Amino acid sequence: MASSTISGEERESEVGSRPARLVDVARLAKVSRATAARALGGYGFVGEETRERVTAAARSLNYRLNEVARAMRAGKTLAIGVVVADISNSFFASAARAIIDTCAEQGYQALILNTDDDIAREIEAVRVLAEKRVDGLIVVPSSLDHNAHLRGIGELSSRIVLLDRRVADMNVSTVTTDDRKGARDAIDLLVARGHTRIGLLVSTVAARTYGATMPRLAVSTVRDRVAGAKEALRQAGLPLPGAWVRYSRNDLPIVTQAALSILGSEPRPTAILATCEEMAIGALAACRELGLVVGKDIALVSFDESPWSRVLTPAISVVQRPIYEMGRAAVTTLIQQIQGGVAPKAIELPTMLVDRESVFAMKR
Amino acid sequence: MASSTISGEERESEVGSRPARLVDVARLAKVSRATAARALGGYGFVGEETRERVTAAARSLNYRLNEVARAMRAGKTLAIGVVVADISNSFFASAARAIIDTCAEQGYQALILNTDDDIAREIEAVRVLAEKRVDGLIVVPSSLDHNAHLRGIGELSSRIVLLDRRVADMNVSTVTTDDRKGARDAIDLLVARGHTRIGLLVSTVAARTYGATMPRLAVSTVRDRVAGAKEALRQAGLPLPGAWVRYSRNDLPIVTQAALSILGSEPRPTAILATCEEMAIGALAACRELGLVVGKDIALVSFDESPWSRVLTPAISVVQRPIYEMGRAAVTTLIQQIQGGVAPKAIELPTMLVDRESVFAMKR
DNA sequence: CTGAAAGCGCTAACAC
DNA sequence: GTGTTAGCGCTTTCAG
Repeated sequence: MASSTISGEERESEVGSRPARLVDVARLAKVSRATAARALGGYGFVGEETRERVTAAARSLNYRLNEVARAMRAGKTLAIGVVVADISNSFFASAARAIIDTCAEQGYQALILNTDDDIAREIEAVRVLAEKRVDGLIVVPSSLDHNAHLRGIGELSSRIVLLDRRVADMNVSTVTTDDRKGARDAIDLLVARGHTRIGLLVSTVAARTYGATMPRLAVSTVRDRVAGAKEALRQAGLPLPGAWVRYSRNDLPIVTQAALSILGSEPRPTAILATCEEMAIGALAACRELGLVVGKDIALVSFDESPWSRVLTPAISVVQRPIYEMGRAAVTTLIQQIQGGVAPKAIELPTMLVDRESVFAMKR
Repeated sequence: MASSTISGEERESEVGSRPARLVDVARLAKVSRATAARALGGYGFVGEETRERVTAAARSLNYRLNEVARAMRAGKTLAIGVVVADISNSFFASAARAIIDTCAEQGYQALILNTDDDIAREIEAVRVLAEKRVDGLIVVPSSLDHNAHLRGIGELSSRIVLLDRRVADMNVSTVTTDDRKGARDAIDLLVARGHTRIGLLVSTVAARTYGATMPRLAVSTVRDRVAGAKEALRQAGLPLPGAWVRYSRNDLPIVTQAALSILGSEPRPTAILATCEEMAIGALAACRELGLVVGKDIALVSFDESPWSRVLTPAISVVQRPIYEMGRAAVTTLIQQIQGGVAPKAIELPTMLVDRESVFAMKR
């Protein structure tokens, strides 16, 4: 046998046998489990020479700490649960990126589940994560009111951070953005460019298809954006007829129909505020279909930046949100709460309007 | 009341606020832990009436199974580790969506880590997941050759599925797409439309910036796509000068530079094949900068569909890949391997060319 | 059908 | 400094 260059210690490790446990390391190093644990864990007092012997033994056995046993013993899993609508949606994907990385930095793990904004799946997800004994929860709640499942989970109920959306009547940490101001800024820009007929294309999962009135179960983010937009329109003395507002499910064909319905009204708006990337895409699709040129016939502002927004012709004006920071803040807040037992707090991050070519100036 | 003859381990249970354990349920139902476990777990033989008593007790105590203890005892965590480059990238986000959902359906959980295609982070991720004692691993390997970390993890080494990329000299399951054919199809389409000067914008994390030659560490997917493209060009009798090929890091400013460098060559290609969404965006950015109109001055085909591709003007032709199916296949294959101990297998899914407006016909 | 008891692998008192 | 030991909460033989 031409033994490999990887030294003989690989053979001694775990070929065929089960993975080495702490007791195996202890035996090989001729110390007790406690001493081995101390040496490896880097706590307590261990003689220098002993520590080296243990470390060597661990390496030679290819020893790996069993995190399950550690979690069981310690009563902490160093894992947090993340409950989002849909990880393939770019907002949640970016937030997840931040959450996963921040967790990893802090020695935590993220367990992610999707709900598609279905409250039943959300309840189930929370149940599963509670059984997994996660140390905390980051939740994007699908409902403003239906939050009993966030309360009845004992200790965990005080280790929750809500992301992007708030819920009613619950003392819980939240990380959101100033969506009201974001919407106001967007409208203000359109108004400043001379637009007087401005439509709203609003994403809401509470909607089955699309419609002209806000679903009763709309989440806080939607409410805030609509409120901000209406506020700005009112201040500008501009009307907002029902025909120019559509609340749509987050589904391209449906969004496109919703946008077509706005653009088919008489008189037609000259500008549209889309409350998320998918709404913007739907608006684009509708414009294509009607032969309307964005940036010339129709002005468009969208919430949330996408790599595509910048390179389209015309480039799309957007209300940027600090998504990565939101995810990061959610994790750090949560970990503070887990470790320090601090009180829940509400974090609201600013939005930023980026003006590009899709908002043209109306001739007066 | 709940006190009983149950051995001397009758400590001050202080059933105040701590979560109920199995023993609490057992006591309340006046049965042993074993019986309670059988009743709740739905296995073994339990009297009908006993079962009801246990279920009632569990509900009344708001009992939740402790998955950590179960995992420890069973030697299975029902968790799988997922190691991807970047969950915020739309390909990985979609794959993750499929993975998470399929896992959930099967009673598994996904632990996701990002590597940014950094081999050191990949090694660390695998280590952490091995310590967490995941039952299996789905990995998007960042390197073709460097895979020792996938071997030295005992039992886990035989419970790995590689996603989207293969590695050298390792008998491991893979789920990939027929990228070679995808690239061939794309080139064939361009050739059929009369394009004779076709450039390649190739994404590869092995590249620090961008360059004209393939980095030695390029992953299998990149190699396949380039090979397919070259094959098709050769068959068509078309040249591929170095000036028309750029291997670029997956980073918009750099991709843009790479695309500019292709488009700045003399003679300039009339068509570009972009090997992923980010490359397509970079190509678009470069065209914008040069005042070149896609679909008129420059034809573009990209790998991977995006919701934006369809609504751009012009709509972008793409090589679609069944991303959701890839993720799903990875999980089902992995779980088969975990549960059945079946041999590794290679799954290759087909790509599909979708012809849209970005590929115009050259006048001859 | 049900109960008693032996651990899974680790850590943290507490002893020496 | 180092060793002994008692569990964390659960499942699962093996008896009865």
